[in-house]
Amino acid sequence: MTTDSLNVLGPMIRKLDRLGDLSEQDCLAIRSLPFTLGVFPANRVLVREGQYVTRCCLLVSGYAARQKVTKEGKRQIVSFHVPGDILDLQHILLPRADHNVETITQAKVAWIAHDEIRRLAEAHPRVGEALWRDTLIDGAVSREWVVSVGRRDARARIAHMICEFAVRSVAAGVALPTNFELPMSQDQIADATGLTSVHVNRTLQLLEKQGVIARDRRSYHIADWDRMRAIADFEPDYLHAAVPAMA
Amino acid sequence: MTTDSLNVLGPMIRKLDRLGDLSEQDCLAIRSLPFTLGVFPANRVLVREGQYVTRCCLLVSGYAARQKVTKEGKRQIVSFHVPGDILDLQHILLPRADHNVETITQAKVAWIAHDEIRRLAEAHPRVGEALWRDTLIDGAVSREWVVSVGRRDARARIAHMICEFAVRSVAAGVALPTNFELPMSQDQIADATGLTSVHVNRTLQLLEKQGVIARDRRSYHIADWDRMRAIADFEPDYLHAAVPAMA
DNA sequence: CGTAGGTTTGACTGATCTCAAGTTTGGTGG
DNA sequence: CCACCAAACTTGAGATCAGTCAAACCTACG
Repeated sequence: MTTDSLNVLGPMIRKLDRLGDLSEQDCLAIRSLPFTLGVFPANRVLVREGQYVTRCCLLVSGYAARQKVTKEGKRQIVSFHVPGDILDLQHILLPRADHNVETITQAKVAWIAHDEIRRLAEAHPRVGEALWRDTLIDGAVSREWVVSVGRRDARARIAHMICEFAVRSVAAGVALPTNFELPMSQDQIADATGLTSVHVNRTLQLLEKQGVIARDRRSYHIADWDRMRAIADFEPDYLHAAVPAMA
Repeated sequence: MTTDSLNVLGPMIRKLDRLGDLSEQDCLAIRSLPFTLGVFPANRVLVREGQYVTRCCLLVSGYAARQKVTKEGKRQIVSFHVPGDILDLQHILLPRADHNVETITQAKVAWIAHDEIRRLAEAHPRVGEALWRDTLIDGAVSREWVVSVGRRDARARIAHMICEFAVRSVAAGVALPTNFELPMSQDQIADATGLTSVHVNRTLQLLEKQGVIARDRRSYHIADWDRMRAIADFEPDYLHAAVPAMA
């Protein structure tokens, strides 16, 4: 028995099982992965751009984001993450980090050596397939972000980001379909959507005034999911999240 | 001997060898892949969003792009492709297309069944690894596009797109570092960068007036690569293209 | 209760868009 | 070889969405 007593790897197993329909043996194999646990405060860099990494970073609890910074010092967040996400699976084959990985809230993180994951993937092909599928979905999410930032106006962009985060939070088992935390600051929403925090603030107020969302601090309630989806031009298929209530 | 007499798979082998350092056997195995050849005119849809596909689409010659269309009918190009690129490797594990694949110019395409590629990857792990690495680079490119569209101004965005396309063209062996074709229309550049074609036109003229590029129709010459890179905030590492002259 | 980070508001600016009219280019048929 | 046409490119003028700057207001936390 490893330190898995607190079910550290549970969120990842839940996710991979959804992506790959794993066997009992597959799940046991995952559960016996060796890892190192860490707890980090909010806004802590876990992996820095340029670093050569030899282990993956599994988000056990809390929230995280990946981001790049332009030469002019502008920040762009390229993805948000919920518990169960492996934050940098791509580093197994591309070991030089091309972006930063940072916590958004306090977060519990399990470090897993690349070699261990490779071994697991070879011994358990369905797990390997689920892991690869996960990286491909990551790519699909990036493409959808390109579309949002490139061709949607501020209201649709922010609505889309909220819809995506809501579905992923529900899939990860940390939220209900209409009630969830958006753990990031408005500054971070701005950096994810390519806007300024001032405009994010005004647009969130607009969505509120139009009656599609309600907020209290960083707790969000979606008052009208169908209208929200229409505003966001949100089609959740690309997430492969299996949340029928939100499809 | 297959119909490979015209060396149809050559561009892909060149690319995978660069990504995976393949053995003689690996290359031979790729070369014996069965495929179906097709030639398509410019602006032809090869794969349509929503389709369930069972084969991959290898670009042998010519240029292609992948794109999504918003509910409001706005188009966003999410990637451009050069000879040797497999246009939809992700469909092996996510068989429902979440975007369109279209030709930009007349293009020669080899269709390869997913099952054949799976078999190849299992029998030749280094080939499999190179293929996966390719999908991960595709993800890295998407992230870089998010940064461009989200946080760079029109001039940097267009310059970045040109730099990326130049490096990839050189790596594919269809261009020299400072002289290459940009086969897409200004409309398509606009749809890739999240701008309008009017603004793309003005910005290309600006880059010309500033002496960093020269154009004749769709032939481009980069007059000052260092300045171009600086304007674009372009760091080619993420492409893993191994073009030292442009690094 | 003081402080820092986050949120909200107001007034003004500006990069990019929109619309609309030319101009050039490349292909096609007579 | 030329006339014609459609698509692509270019230019101009005015409109707008989102940005900038700056101040005020919360609110969590020490």
